[in-house]
Amino acid sequence: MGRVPCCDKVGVKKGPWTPEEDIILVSYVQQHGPGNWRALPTKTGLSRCSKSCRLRWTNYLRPGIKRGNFTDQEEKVIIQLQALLGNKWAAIASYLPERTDNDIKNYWNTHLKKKMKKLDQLDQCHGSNDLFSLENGLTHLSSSNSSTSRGQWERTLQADINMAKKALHNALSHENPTSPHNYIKQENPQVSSTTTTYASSTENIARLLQGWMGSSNSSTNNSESSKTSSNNIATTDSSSCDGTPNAESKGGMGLMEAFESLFGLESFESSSSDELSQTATPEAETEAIKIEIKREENEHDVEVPLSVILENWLLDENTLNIQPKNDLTTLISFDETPHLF
DNA sequence: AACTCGTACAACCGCGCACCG
DNA sequence: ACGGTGCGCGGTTGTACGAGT
Repeated sequence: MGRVPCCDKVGVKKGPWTPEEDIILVSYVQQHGPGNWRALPTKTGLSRCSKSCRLRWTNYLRPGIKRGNFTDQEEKVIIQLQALLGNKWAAIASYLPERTDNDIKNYWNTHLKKKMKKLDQLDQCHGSNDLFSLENGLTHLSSSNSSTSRGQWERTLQADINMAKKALHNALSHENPTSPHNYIKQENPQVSSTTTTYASSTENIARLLQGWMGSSNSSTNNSESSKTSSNNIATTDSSSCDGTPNAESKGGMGLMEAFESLFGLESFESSSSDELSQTATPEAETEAIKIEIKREENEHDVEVPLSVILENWLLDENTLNIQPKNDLTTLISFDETPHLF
């Protein structure tokens, strides 16, 4: 039973968008609003897949999109959220409303992944530091005794999360002279030339959009700096202490994987109470967890949105105090996409 | 100048989910 | 309950560009 293709493969144009196509797309959205992408190609005569149109709009033409270099703050938020949520780019993007999930994903894959790798190497080289203590906390967290009661387990988990948060906070602290992140901070800006490809320059469309955006103050001068400086990456000698390039493979579970596995649902399932692990399939377990979470929320009649927790955590670096129990249950329910702004 | 290689990023693809009739 | 449709998401690919040789 094959899936129906979103559009006819025959006659559908692929590749970079032209200014003309962008104008057509923008004027259509201007008239009809975003949505009904299926009908867009036929109504506008664009030889593009509806999906492609939606992607083009959401990632590049939509008003309020910020292009160009990621700030330190943005970078930090991405790192923290990635550690917490994993590759949930859409969820991460909801905390950076001016950035698209695609943008963040690309930035992670091309810049931050390498940085984290380097940090791992540095960690291997220099031994104990904040990252080490973080991983210690995570190890502790992951080895939570499955036989403990749910309440005990949650308290332990909450304490572990706070410990991990604290360690992560220290690890990411710019003030900390021993933090490997100081290597990241050593910026070596090198303005590369503006790309000549149309697709990477939003200036044309920004100009186009200005006519109808009205209040939008999206950056229209970003095309000058739209090429992110690849030299944001640490310029320190990347060779590992023992000469082997791949320290990550030696170090066992990486920091990110550790976080992912610990905060992801799978690990929640594996270390959750007996009551929860009685269900047969992983899907059923996940469902059971969700039901359990919902039940607890109803019991307490207090719903603390994930967005609030993360907002507090991310934006107020000094808050490392213990969160209410409900935070934990909400934290695990990733289904809820936060919208802060 | 020509070629190779690495990087950055735009775009595509396949899957899953929600909604609706 | 079920199938069709539309949309969103995450992973992957394609390609332009700059640096190095």
